[in-house]
Amino acid sequence: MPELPEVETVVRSLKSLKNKKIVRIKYYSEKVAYNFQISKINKILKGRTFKSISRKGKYIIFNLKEKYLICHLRMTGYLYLSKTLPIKKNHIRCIFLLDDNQFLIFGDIRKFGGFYLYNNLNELNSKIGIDPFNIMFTESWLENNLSTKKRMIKHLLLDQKFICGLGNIYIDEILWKTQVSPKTLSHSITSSKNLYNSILSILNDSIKFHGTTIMNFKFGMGLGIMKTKIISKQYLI
DNA sequence: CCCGATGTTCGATT
DNA sequence: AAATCGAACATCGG
Repeated sequence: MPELPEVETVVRSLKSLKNKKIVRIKYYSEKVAYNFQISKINKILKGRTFKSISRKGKYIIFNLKEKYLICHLRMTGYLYLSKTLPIKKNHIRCIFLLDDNQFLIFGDIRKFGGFYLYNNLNELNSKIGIDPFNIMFTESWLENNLSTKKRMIKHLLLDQKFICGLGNIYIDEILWKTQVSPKTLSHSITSSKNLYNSILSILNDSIKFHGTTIMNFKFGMGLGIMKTKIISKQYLI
């Protein structure tokens, strides 16, 4: 479900985690840990304080002083803060108890989402490409990097190692707005300036609408604004 | 009831 | 280098 605007919305809704301390963590699924043993999570994270909450592409980054906890929502993951425990917990995968008695709750219907644990951001940074909101992402960056590749533009934009954060829905919107066919080969695109502007304007507009896509996207306790965007299905693959 | 599709990513294979 | 496929999993709709 979530692409960059949804993930950005989640990150903003979690900003109040800053300076909160982890009391303990309870997990309900072994699968929530991608690159470490979930049984060690308390030993590693208990007592740590959230220094900052940010994101790169679709990855949510919790800076926990010397440790980075990275969350990816994949298709159906969700993450929210709550003063109470969920009533139905069949999709709940992991709960963090915080020192202000709030809970950080991670749920995921399809169990694709989960957490990475790193000592620094080197691995994440080498795994994925530039974020569209990075200061280095410019018109000329895009023009140069399109010209050196010979791939269908939709597939290229889908590639997180190229630009991170874009997915099926927003790429469709972006290409429609630019009036570029998704099958256009990247090196033959003459309107890279327009494409660049479309990427940023679609993402910015979508973040303003709380990152709502085709489906109703919920955030917080599910009480968030839910709108349905009109999308250009012509380009969906 | 069964089959196919669903916003993501990864790895193997051509 | 680029494209294709299948897998991870659960749910929903035709």
